[in-house]
Amino acid sequence: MPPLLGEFEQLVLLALLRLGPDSYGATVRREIETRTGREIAISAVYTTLERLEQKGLVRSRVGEPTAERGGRRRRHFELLPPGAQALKVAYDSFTGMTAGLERRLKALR
Amino acid sequence: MPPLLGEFEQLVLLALLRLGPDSYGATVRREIETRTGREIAISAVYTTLERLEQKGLVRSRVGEPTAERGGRRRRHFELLPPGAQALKVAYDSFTGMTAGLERRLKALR
DNA sequence: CATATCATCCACATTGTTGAACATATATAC
DNA sequence: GTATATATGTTCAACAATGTGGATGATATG
Repeated sequence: MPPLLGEFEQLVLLALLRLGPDSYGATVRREIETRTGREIAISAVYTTLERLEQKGLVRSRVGEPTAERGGRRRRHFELLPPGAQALKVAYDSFTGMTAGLERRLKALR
Repeated sequence: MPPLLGEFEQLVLLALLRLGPDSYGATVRREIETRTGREIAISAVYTTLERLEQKGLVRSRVGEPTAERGGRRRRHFELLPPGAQALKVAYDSFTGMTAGLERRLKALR
């Protein structure tokens, strides 16, 4: 059986959970870059979102044109219940593995 | 650039951090199974440890025969500084992504 | 030599990553 | 108005790295 969620998939779903209705390519990317300090390609975000949708963990809809400036229409993403469930499993696993090690982990250089 | 650490790699390194000198195939496996509640193949553990060693994040040494019962000698694994460093980065990333969402994550069904 | 423990191999599935191309909205010039 | 420039966003395709599991091999003691 494949992993419930890969490492990057987890980050993407966490971004969706936090962003809610504001989720689309650019915001998801920014969220991850800001919070992890690591630079990611925008196409990596789309690829992952696409796969998550195929697995039924996420749903997407194309939005209306915005009045800000030009550009293609956004594709918004929403975390579905199965996605939330998978995220919880991953979160609990990580939490279980790190329980009691928080101090040591933070102290690492 | 590849991910610093994959999902399973993180679990394995966390197991090493906790187990210390008691780390070898079976204990690492048990640690992960117990704390995540998910069943894993022993070969998955070895494959991952092998790759982590190639990356210089871990070191291994074969131990002496134990007096318990028969069996091949154990191969013990040790977390090296670069491994601890990588683990910290992964931990901080995850922590950053989940910061403030703990309540919601725990509440998920 | 029988059996219990452990480790290794190998082949394949799933995820991760990137560069380049494609699409579509508004702005601006004529 | 119509053409073209430009800003935003998304899609594609190819390849690299990780994740998995079944079968096989190695080595200790009873």
